Amino acid sequence: MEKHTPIKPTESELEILQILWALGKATVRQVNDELSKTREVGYTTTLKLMQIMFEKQLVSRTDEGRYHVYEAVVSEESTQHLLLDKFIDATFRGSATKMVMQALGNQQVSKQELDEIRKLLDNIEKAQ
Amino acid sequence: MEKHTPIKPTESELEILQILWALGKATVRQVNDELSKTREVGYTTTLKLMQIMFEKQLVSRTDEGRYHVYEAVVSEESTQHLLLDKFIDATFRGSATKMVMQALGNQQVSKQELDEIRKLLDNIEKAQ
DNA sequence: TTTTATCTACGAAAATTTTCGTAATAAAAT
DNA sequence: ATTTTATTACGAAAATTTTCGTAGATAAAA
Repeated sequence: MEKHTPIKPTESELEILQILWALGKATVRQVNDELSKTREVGYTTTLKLMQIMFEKQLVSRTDEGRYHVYEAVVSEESTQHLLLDKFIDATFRGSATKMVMQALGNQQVSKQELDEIRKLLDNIEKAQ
Repeated sequence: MEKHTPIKPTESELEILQILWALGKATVRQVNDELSKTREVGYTTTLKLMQIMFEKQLVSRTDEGRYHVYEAVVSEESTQHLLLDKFIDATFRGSATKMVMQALGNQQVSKQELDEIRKLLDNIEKAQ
C-alpha cells in the first residue's frame, strides 16, 4: 500500500483548484475563461498546468468525446488545512492564536460572523 | 517622493526575517547557524540570500569592522499583515472568518488564549 | 612573517514554476 | 470535400528562486 503525503499545490495550481472547487467539473476552456477574468493567460498555459496537476493527482479527468472534463481530487478543506498549517508555521512561528488575532483585527467582520466564532470558541472549551 | 509597495518575501527570505526579528541584529554567520539547526544550508547560500534581501531593502546592514551586521527593515507585524491578506485571498477566497474557524478547529488552543480571543471579539463589536 | 581561517562579492549552475509555440487530430462549418 | 476552429500532447523557453564555487581581502593564529 502506498501512502501519499499530500502535495502542496503551487500558487497557480491553487488558483485552478479554487475554480474547480467552485464549478465542480470543468474543461480547460472553462477554467481558462475564469482565469482570464482576472489576468492575461494563454490557453495552452492553463492546459499545461492542468496536465501537470493531473500527473500529480491533484485533479482527475474523464474523456468526454473530444475533450477532457477535469475535477479536483483533493478537497478544499484538506488543502486549506494543509496550507494553513504551513502558513502558520512559516509566518506566525506556529501560533494560531497570534494569526487569528491579526486576521480579526485586520479584516472587516460582521456581528453575525463574530457570533459564529464565539460559538466555536465555546465548543472548543467544552470539549477540552 | 517614492512610494514602495511592500515586497512579498520569498519562503527562504521569510525564514531569515524570522531569525532577524528574533535576534534583533545578526551577522550572516549567526543567521546561518540558526538555519542550520533545522536544515542543511551552505554559508554562502545564506550570504547570497541576505545580499539579495539587502538590495530589495528587506534588511539593512552596518559595517562592523570586517563584517556586516544585519537588521530587518520591514516589521514583523506589517509583513504578517501583508502575507496574511494574500493568503486569505488565495486560500480562503477572501473570507477571514472561514480561515479563523479552520485555524481554531485544527490547532490546540488553551483556555487562556480562547479568552484573549473573546476579549478581542468584544472589542471589535463595540467599535463597530 | 607566513599560514590559516573567515568574511564579502559575484557569477553562474541547479531547481522549480510558469509560459508559450508547434504539431497532430478531430470536429464543425462552409 | 475543403477549410476553419478547437482540442490535446509535448518540448522547451522564460522567469523566478535557491544553491554553491571561486576569488579577493582582512583578521587571527602559528
